[in-house]
Amino acid sequence: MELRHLRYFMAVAEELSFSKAGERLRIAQPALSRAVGELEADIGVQLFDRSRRQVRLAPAGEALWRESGIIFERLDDSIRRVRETARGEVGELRVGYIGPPTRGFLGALLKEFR
Amino acid sequence: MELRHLRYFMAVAEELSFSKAGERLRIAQPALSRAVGELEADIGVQLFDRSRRQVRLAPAGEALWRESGIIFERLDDSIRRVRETARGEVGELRVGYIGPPTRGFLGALLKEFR
DNA sequence: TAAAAATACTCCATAGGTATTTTAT
DNA sequence: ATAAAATACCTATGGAGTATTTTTA
Repeated sequence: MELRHLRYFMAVAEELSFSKAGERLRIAQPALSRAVGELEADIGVQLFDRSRRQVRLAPAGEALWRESGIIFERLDDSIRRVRETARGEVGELRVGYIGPPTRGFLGALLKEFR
Repeated sequence: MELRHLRYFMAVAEELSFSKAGERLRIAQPALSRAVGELEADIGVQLFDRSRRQVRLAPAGEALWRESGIIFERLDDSIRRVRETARGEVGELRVGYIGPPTRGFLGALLKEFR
């Protein structure tokens, strides 16, 4: 499974139409049908109910839609954190000191980081 | 970005070696170098410190390793939930009733689900 | 009958492999 | 001098497009 599959699935779940979702994603409808089919095969679950003419979410599909939303949110958050870490906005600061004479200096320094 | 990138990155982060990670993943070392490079370009961050001979995690790399672990755990969990939903172990049960005569029956039925 | 999804096939982008070069100890 | 990563180049898998068929309202 790849994020591609989840992104495509979410678009179809939201549009409730493979064609509409295809337009939104700027890819052709058959590519979507296949990607969603792969996802269903991979998880081993039916995500959509195609018995009727209109596309409807199967219970497992509703569940995956909720879960996917959470996963992508979490992913965005993670990337944000990683970028902040790279910029040095988040990270670890290790401070050592070598006895009483430096305590005054450390105290002053730590106040700067309040 | 695809899950592939995160899976590959995690292997390198854990082995601290592109060659070793390649063996573990059963793919050649250059493919890994490229995949990790793509990931770094995509996020716009340096994940490894290659200035020394040994491969070391950059601060952003450590952060991504933690985050990726959480994401994959969450993903496993999600798939589990989706499968359970498909099996009907989790889901929604809607019950309607048509007046006083059925109340005794519903009461008995609901007790079954305690 | 008309719309939308599924299927069949074709093509091409890119993931991955092999060979080689670069780098740091 | 050597071991490991980066780079260059090539191959082939599979992702995506077009054409067509199937389905159901």
